[in-house]
Amino acid sequence: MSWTDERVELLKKMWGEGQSASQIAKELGGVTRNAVIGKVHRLGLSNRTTGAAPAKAEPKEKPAPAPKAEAKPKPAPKTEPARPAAAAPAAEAKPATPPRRQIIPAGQPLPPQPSANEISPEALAKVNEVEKKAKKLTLMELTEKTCKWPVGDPATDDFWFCGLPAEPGKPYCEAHVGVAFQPMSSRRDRRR
DNA sequence: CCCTGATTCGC
DNA sequence: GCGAATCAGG
Repeated sequence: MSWTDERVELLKKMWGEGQSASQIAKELGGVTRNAVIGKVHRLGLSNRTTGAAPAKAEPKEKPAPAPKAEAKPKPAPKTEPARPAAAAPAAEAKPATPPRRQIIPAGQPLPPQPSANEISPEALAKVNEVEKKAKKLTLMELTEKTCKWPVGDPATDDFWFCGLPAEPGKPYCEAHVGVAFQPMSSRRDRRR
């Protein structure tokens, strides 16, 4: 594969969006993340403020203009699985966050709310515990190895993803897998 | 161990 | 110019 105009453009775009080199490489196909990084450097666009790689680069002033328009185009990962409803009541301990933003949920989000009904009380309790030590990641911080269980109201500041180590092959951590995948037998005796 | 970006250097 | 190997931080 070679760096055609289109490919370079996509590279620039994604890099600009903060995508990681590996993600870009994966998207482009036929190249490794090293190739992407190499290209990025050759193109002159390099430093970003990404999670892991301050390296030994000297400290540089970066006004970082970044004119952000108030748009909310959810660039959700393609691998986004079906979203479970924000589960448990989430016993809020609230360490120190008094200035809470009172954003009125526009209309009525939270569509699929199949009701966190007949789930093992134990599983729920477990989830509540887990959510206290959750890593509270943002959408962009999720990977295929982090629990993607959403907590809270997406229309509020109080929204995050679990982020704990996900079970291999599953989108959630152990605790959340527990409430996400209910055996038929469990919801069986629903007396209709 | 997983991930990240940075750099080097033979091609 | 390219990118694998390597390095280095999280």
